[in-house]
Amino acid sequence: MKSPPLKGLWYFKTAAELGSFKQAAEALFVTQAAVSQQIRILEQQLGCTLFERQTRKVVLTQQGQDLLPYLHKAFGQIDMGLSTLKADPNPSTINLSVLPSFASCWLLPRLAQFKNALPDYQLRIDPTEQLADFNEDDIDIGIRFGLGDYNGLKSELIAEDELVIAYQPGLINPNKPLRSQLSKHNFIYDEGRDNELAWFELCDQLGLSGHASSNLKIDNAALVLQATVAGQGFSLVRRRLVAQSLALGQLEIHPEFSWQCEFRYYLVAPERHFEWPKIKAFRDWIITELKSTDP
Amino acid sequence: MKSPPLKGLWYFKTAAELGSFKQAAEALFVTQAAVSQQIRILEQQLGCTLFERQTRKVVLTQQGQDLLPYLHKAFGQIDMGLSTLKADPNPSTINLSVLPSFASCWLLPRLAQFKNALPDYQLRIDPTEQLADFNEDDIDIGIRFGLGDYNGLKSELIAEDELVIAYQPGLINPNKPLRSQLSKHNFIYDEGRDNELAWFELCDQLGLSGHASSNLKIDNAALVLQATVAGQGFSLVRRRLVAQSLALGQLEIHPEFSWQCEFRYYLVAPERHFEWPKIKAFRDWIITELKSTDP
DNA sequence: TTTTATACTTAATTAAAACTTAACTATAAG
DNA sequence: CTTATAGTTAAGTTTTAATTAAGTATAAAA
Repeated sequence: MKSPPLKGLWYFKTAAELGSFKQAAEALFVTQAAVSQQIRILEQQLGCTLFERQTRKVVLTQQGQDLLPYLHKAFGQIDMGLSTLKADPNPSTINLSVLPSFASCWLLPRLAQFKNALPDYQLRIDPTEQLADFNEDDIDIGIRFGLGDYNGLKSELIAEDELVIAYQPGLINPNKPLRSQLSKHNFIYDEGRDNELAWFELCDQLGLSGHASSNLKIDNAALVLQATVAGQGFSLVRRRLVAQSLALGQLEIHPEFSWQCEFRYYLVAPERHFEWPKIKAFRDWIITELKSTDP
Repeated sequence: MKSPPLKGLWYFKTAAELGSFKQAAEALFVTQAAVSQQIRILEQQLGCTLFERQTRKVVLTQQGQDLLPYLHKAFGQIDMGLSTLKADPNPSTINLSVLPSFASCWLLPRLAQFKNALPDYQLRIDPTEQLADFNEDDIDIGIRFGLGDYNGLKSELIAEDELVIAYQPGLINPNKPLRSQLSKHNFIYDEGRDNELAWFELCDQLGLSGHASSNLKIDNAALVLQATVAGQGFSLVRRRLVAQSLALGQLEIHPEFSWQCEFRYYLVAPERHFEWPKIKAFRDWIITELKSTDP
């Protein structure tokens, strides 16, 4: 089925409603010659004249008047259809997809602040290792730790982080150099994605022999922290995840070593989600909150 | 106001309804690569995916399903709008714009035949010298005598004609040469548009001295005929207009002279009118009727 | 009355969008 | 395991739509 001359009809509708080719041209961000031509072509295709040309103005013919209301409805429908795509189906609930480690170590301890800052919004946390499918799952926005390349999605950098040496207070003396102390304790290793380089760097700095020194491998940053708090040894963890335990005196970090993460924290979602009020509000809140705990 | 991506939406609607880019491509008379690209671009512009690509098939996402019904309505409206432009507002009445001379001398005498041939149609005759404005006046079709160039309108040649010498029976002896007889009588001159050349030709042929011989000038072919029937003199008239009077014995024509008219008879109307059943029927009737009275 | 300014038309050129071709991918069916 | 199918992608070409510039007609201003 051949398509109707949609562009011409859009130009016609604009010109008809404004009663002027010139004004239509302005509204359409083109020259009025373009409008004139499109409407001439449309009239040829339809085989009838839509406008009667008078000097310095145009008036709708009977046929133009007949056609206009249909186009009005039609383009209105299209507009409504497109609006539903952009609209937020549930404007008061923020469905957040977030890594379990970040959820338990950073977000949950700050729920009170969130409720205080944004009392009108409900926060629903969906902790998943993999970034949720925004088409399938009912997710509004994700917080991810990575390089910012999330295929087809918009991502916004919200924070950086660094890896530090954490341990139960007393396990290691922060006032003495690391080198001599580390070898006496278990290294609790988080098998996260970009930790390896940092571990190599640490071994390099301290003259250790690499992986061999790792006595406990755990594929979950939250459990690594838990084991560290329990005094199982020392670990290489992100400073932002450890801030809460630090404040509570459950952990200490050694000032000698830190490693800037290659990965960073991003807000991730389809572009249109970033236009929703609740997402804008959440974004502003989390940026402020992250800033307030900047190292 | 920038226009929505109408072409992309049309492609999407087609593909969504057919459930396949390949079938959509066939329906749209393009390659499926074109469909694939258009829909990709549309998805980029909307910032969401409309189809989930599976191997060898595509399925609508939730958003695609949400959008489709709006487009369905919208394009349906456009279709209806365009239909009204093409539609015949009054399918049983033929509003005919015709020259007064042709109306009175040719058409009116054949009304009985028309009613007989097309009993379901009402004929409304609008006799005007100038071709009616199809936008303003409620005219379905015109019969004109001219060159066929009717700005922006479709015209179809339906008959030719020739000018002949007509007179009251007995006024002139058809068996004797014209030359000697004409100078004894008034020449009733119709100031129609292309009669002048014929008159020069006649004068040339007969060795007459041109315009001077015209004793009666009338700007209306029907009145010229009337005057001729009344015995006021001889005239130069179109054979088709005089056929009726000939048949009734009111007039005679001289066999010695005839002049092929440069002008011809045309059906004239906006192109779409020619698609209407009533116009097709009228066209067939008048062509048949004109043929049956061909010289 | 003449001049100027305006709204539109038209033709030629330029820019942009859309289409086709062809090479590639993944997989269901034979 | 091979083939055929439905779709993707990139490069090149064609088509379409835009701008530019010159022209028309006329209402309003000088």
